[in-house]
Amino acid sequence: MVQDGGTARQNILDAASSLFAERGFEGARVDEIARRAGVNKAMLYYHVGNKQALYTAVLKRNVECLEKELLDSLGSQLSLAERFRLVISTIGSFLQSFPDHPRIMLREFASGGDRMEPVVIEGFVRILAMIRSLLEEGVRSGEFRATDPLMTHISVVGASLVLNAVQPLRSRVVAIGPTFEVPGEGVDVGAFLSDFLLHGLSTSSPGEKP
Amino acid sequence: MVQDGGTARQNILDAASSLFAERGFEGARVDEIARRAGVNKAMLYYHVGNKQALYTAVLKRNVECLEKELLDSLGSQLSLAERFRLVISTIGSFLQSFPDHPRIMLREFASGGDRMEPVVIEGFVRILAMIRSLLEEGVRSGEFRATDPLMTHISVVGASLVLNAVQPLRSRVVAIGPTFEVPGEGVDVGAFLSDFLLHGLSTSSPGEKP
DNA sequence: TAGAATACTAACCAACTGGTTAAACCAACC
DNA sequence: GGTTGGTTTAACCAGTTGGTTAGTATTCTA
Repeated sequence: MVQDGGTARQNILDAASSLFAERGFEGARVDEIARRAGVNKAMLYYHVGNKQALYTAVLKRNVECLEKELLDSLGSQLSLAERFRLVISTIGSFLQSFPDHPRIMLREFASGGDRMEPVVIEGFVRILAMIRSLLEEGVRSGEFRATDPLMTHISVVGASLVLNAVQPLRSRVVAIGPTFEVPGEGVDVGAFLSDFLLHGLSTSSPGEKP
Repeated sequence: MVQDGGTARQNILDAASSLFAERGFEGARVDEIARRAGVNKAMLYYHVGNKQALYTAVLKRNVECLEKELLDSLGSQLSLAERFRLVISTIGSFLQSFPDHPRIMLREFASGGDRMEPVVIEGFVRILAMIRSLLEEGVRSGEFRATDPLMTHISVVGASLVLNAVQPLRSRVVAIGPTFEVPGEGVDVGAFLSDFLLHGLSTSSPGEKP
């Protein structure tokens, strides 16, 4: 029997996604994924396959979604800086609608991409290439400093992922050491980050906020 | 019988650290930690305690070490920018001598700090406070833009952690999509990052490399 | 050197894990 | 009404896991 809100397969992927984010690949229990999806465990193996296939399916879905949204953003006829902001905010809103994704990716980075199958890596490589060409365009036009594009990209991704993933940890930090006030719940990570990065990349005089 | 290179406890912590980094808390098997430490499993429980205590011990050791090194760096009588660079490079060299640490921390961020006990969090809060006061000093003196200190800190940490942790993944990415050449093995992450960040923070005209 | 404290080991265990299976359900089509 | 094909289930299984135990060796100390 198909559960509320989608096909059995979708429910399974949703449940798997949140559990992989919470506990990691090893920590997530197949039984619990099935239970949370409102599905018998055997159904899960019937519809998706084993644990690894489940993991790959979750990642593939996320990457394909991000890629689609980025292609839209990059197709626009805007100035470089505007497109850059748009890309950052696209990534930002993606990470907010897929809050499991940054957490899964952080773990993946930590383990050296052990569990990432080629299908998934290929998707990431395409996304990487998009942003790389954006950075290179900026360097050619003289708007951006000539930084190592891969390092820059990784920095941006790292900052985004951690900024997004770290949200739940903040309250615990604040609880222990009230050295830091909590910024308002709805802190605009994207706006912060694109300001932060543009100031870091720009060769034009800072001080003015574009 | 104490193993080569240190006390049994140290060997156990070393083995645990590398396995927690490789596989995460759930993925790391106590038997393998013991085997890699050259120690009987019961010895591990005798010397350190259960798996959670082992994990806490590893993190505590790392944090205490970083804190000590940062205190040295911040005690120096240098200009703000120089101290900032020194702090970044201190963190950089710490992350290189404790390559397990960024990987463990990324997982910890991903899981919302589930496994981090107060002793450990307190250490991080102290470190956070140090760097926060450095940023605030910069804002007061007019050298740094007034950014949200916690967000800035998290960005810096995120970028550092991911830059360091992602090293092994790079080769796989390059193998699949040769869009990116591998930067020379010994890329100076610290130098890259402090340039990147100072340009992002500075209100003085960029272009000149301080 | 007696004996107490510490350091160490092999073997064991109950609980759990990913994965399978054989049988049942159920709509649609003949 | 029967049968076919996709879907669903409870029960099961072999291998693994964190943790323990009962007993042995080594070192310290009085």
